[in-house]
Order: sequence, then C-alpha cells, then structure tokens
Amino acid sequence: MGRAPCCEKVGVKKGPWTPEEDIVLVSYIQQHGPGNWRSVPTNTGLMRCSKSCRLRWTNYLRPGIKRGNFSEHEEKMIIHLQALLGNRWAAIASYLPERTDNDIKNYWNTHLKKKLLITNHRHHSHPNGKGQWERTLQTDIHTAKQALCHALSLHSSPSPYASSTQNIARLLQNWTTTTTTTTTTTTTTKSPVSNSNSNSNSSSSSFANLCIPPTSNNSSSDADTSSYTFFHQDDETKPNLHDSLLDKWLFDDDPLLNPTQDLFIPISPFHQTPPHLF
DNA sequence: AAAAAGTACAACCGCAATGAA
DNA sequence: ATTCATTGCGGTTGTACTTTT
Repeated sequence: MGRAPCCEKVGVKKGPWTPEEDIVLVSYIQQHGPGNWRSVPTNTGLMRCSKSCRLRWTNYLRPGIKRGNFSEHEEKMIIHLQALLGNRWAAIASYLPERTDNDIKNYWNTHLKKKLLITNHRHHSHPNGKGQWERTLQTDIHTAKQALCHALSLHSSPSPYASSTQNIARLLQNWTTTTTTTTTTTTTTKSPVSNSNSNSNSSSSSFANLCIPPTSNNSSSDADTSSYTFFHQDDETKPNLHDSLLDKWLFDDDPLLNPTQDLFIPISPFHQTPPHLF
C-alpha cells in the first residue's frame, strides 16, 4: 500500500530545463519566495512536478551559487569534511554555502574519490601509515564528538534566500546571448546560467556555531564536553575560524592521514537530526 | 574524420523525516 | 496517536561534451 507518487506520471515533463522554464520559475519565486512547491506547477503552468521545480531552484537557480572549478581550499574542505561526516552532502554543503550538495557530491564522485584512491594506495605501503580501520575508528570518534558539540550548541535558523534579482539578470543576459546564437530548437543543450562568472562574495562564508575543545593533546578527554567553549554565530567574541584557524586545521597536515587532527571543530547548522552519539 | 571511450553534471528516483490535520 | 501530504536527502542514471584511438 505505497504512497501516491509526488506527481502524476502523465503529462509531466522530464529532462533538462529550458531557459523559458527557468525564467518562469525564477520569476515566480521572485514574487512568492521559495517554498510551497506543490503549488508551483499549477500556479506557473510549468509541466513539471513540484520536486523537479524545487530541485531546479536549489541546485541551479538559487542566488549565490558558485559554479565552475573547485578551489584547492574547497577541495581540502570537502575531503576533510567527508572524512568527518561521511556522505552527508547536505551537511558538508552547509560549510560551503556557495556550493550545492549535488555539486559537492558530483565533484566527490568524479574527482576526489579517484584522487583519494590513488593517495591511499600510495600511503598503504608505508610502514608507519595508519591502517584503514584505525582511520575509520578515528573518524567515528570525531563524528560522535561533533554530534555531541552540535547537540549542546544553539541552533541558528537557516539563512533566508537573498534576492533573486542578480540571478534573473544573469539568466536573462545569458539567455539572450544564447538565443541569438542558437536556432529555435526544443532540445536545449545547456542552461544559460551555467557559466562560471556568477559570484561576487566568495570570501564571506562563516560558520553558524563554533565549538572549541579545551586542549588538543589529550584524547581521553574527548567525551568530556563540560570544558568545551561554545560560540553562537552572532557572538562577536567568537574566533574567526574560517580565516585563520580553519586554514590551520585544514592545511597543517595531510588531511588524508590526519582527518582527526584535533584543534577546532566547526559546527554546521544541520538541516536534519544530528547523528546519534553512540 | 569518425568512432569509441571517458568524463562531467543536471536531473530523477526512492526513502526518510517532518509537520499539519 | 495516527495518517498523510510535503519536503529534504543521498544514490543513481542519462546524456551532452571531451578526449583518445
């Protein structure tokens, strides 16, 4: 007795979105804001299911999305966070606000996984290298530790979407350029906003909450969070993790060998329930 | 130049979580 | 407490594009 599908299978368009559809969707969200996806297809006349509309918006049309190549910094963050959080792409994406979880997932599957395989193979024969089980164990410990920090920290409401004006302008601009160069065909190759020149404030990311362990040299105190220092995102005394400390956290050592290097744990505003502790 | 193989990524699918009735 | 519509997430697929043969 399964649930009814989210959308009727008949009469629903699938496949790549056309620029026209993008404009309709963006215009609608510009007026009504994101959400209530169920009503979007009926109100806009789009022959798409609500799920498809939401996905198109969150992964592609939403303002503030950075496209194009990942920087070395982003790459290292993803590697480190993946070691820490596993394949929880939404959680990882919350640390890279300009990237979507889908983007990060794709990048991981197409680039980083191979890279890590090669690197791990390189380290495997090293006599002093850590075993896979040991690294897994340490990752689990850190995941638990991170979850504990999260459970004790304050939640911040997810940041509201910024205005779509910039996105629409970009969309229209690119659309006009592409439509002049292509004939009117129903098979669109790529959506016009896929250019990489999208973002402006690339260095402004910050963390919602921050949890700092007392000291880094005693692993036995990991579970004792009573002496941890917690900061809310609005706390002006909060150290600037992103600019300096995180760089240290990321770059001081090989993240592949030391995913648990213990100094600072940034806490993400999880969309869902944090992982269970034990 | 053409075919085959490889790559990148947008989009879909199914399931789980959530919240309202 | 239960049901059910809606939303969010992660895994997977389809296909356009690029590179190699």
